[in-house]
Amino acid sequence: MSESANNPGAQRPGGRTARNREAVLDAVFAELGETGYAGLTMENVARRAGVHVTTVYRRWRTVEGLVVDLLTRLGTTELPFPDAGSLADDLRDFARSIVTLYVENATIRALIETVVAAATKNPRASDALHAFFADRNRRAAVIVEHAVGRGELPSTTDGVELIAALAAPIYYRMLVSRRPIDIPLADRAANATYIAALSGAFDGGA
Amino acid sequence: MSESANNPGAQRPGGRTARNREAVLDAVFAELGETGYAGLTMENVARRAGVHVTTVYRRWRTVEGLVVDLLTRLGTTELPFPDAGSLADDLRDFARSIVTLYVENATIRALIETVVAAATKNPRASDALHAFFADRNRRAAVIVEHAVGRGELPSTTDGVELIAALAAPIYYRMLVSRRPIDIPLADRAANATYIAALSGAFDGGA
DNA sequence: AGACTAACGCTAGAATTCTTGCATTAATAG
DNA sequence: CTATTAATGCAAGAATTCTAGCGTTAGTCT
Repeated sequence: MSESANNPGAQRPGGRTARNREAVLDAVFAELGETGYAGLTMENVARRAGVHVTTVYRRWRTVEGLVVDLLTRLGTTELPFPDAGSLADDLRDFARSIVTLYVENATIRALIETVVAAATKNPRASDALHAFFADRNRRAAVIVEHAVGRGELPSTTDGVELIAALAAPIYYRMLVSRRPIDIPLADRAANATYIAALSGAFDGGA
Repeated sequence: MSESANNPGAQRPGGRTARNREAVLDAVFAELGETGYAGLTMENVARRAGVHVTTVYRRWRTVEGLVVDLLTRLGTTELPFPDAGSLADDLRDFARSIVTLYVENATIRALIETVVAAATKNPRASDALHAFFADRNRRAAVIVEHAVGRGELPSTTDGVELIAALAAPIYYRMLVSRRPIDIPLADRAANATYIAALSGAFDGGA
């Protein structure tokens, strides 16, 4: 008997399986863009993906499983961070880019909103969300590292917390206080974070 | 024929109707505390409230309708805001009180998380959430008004936006980046907001 | 007290969601 | 190329969720 035959956990990453996964996740993405979380049903996704419903149920179990997988796929994409040569400019540009992303890309916004909602009832969604933003903010902290390198900030500055403080008001308004997000909001968050950072408000100690 | 008999829209606020509403909302609250959003089903709520399922369906339609009504009831409760005589202290105390509330009261936390999740797929939940935090932050802005009165801040300071900036990092971590919230987070948010406010970062113009 | 009727309980069943078993297809190993 | 089997499609049905009809209960008005 062969090695792989003894291994029931061995999967089939190639061909049809991978193709179906892409088709299904693309369908989830499209559904989110058109109808949002409300219209995201196993049946709609399956039909749009040209795949049987049982396939979706077997591989992803729930709609939460679908959006978690989609977020994971999105997390692997690279994105550039501003590096204009001054912290104030970089923070403002970054905050604006977040607002612009969610204003112009309703699908991405729906995805984030959906995963945030799913995280309330599903630990896996919660973990995926955590991992996504931990990675994203860690990478965005390069903005802070550049500022530290230029001597604008103390080397003990906690970059991740600074980035979180920058982004927080945008997500707060988008998800909690539920008003439209706009550029003035981004600029205010950037300015406030910048001023606080200069005073050492994000010093991580040590 | 009587006046009320001609008016099919006339409701019956008293007696059984009001009693059942309280019983059902209490049941929603209890379910949220025990099992969170995941265990919040029409049937569980009805059984716990000692009411038939059809009654719950007829009056609230969905679980989102239930949590919206519960949030509305919660919104009417009064709560005190710190007034220690200095803006820095008041902001720190207020931020800490938010963290403490959600750490110690899992039920309230589950309610907020649930309504945030529901707002994604339900416009009425979105409106209710908006109204709740608009009112809450407007009332909390009394902290800023006191500081303005003492001459600590310019009179053009936007109190609601300042309060939002203070609370945002807490909600961001609780709902988006999904890490445990704690007192250091509250203190950092309060300190950063205080410093930024002194520099006029929340000046509303005019 | 008596008339009126909104709100409720109950039942049946419609609709939707999810699972299971089996035959078929297609990726992988030898 | 052939054997093996993971992954899929399909169909039947179990389970859950939601709705509708109807008699009963209990506020409300006179």
